[in-house]
Amino acid sequence: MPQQFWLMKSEPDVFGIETLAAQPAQTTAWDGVRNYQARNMIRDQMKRGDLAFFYHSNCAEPGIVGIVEIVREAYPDATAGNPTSEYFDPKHSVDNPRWFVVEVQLQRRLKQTITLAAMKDDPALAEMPLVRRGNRLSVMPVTAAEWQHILSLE
DNA sequence: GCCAACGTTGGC
DNA sequence: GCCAACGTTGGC
Repeated sequence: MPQQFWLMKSEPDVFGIETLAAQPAQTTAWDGVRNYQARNMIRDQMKRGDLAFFYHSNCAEPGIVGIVEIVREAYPDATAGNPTSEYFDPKHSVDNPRWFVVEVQLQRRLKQTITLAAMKDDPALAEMPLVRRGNRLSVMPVTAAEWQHILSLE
């Protein structure tokens, strides 16, 4: 399968790009996803070597702040089986896992944030779910053309 | 803080 | 299986 491109949202107050940069090997398990559409992409489609935009949501300046690489494909989300985790789900089990993670490694931070406002203003990006009203997907596919175009905005 | 949009839950 | 109620997301 050819390399694919993604966009992954994270709230900087919870886990921002600075937090990722501070992890060992600048790598983290992308845990806490509790939406089935996003889960299916994580579990079934994300492959090692794919690239993703790291997006800051729910903050003063929402937008893309970095690029990460998928370095490990899907495996069960440990937080779903941990009763002390805020992401605990009693319907998740080792025998029948419901939620999954991939591991991502920081490839680089962008020189400047590519803001949601800038992407909304760009006709070339009008088809992205990100700029659609009411979109709530925390993981979404990005086409190769969109990927290249967004990088040209940096 | 507001609120529109959306996903999930659960009664029937 | 429908759908109203509810909770969450996330921009503004």
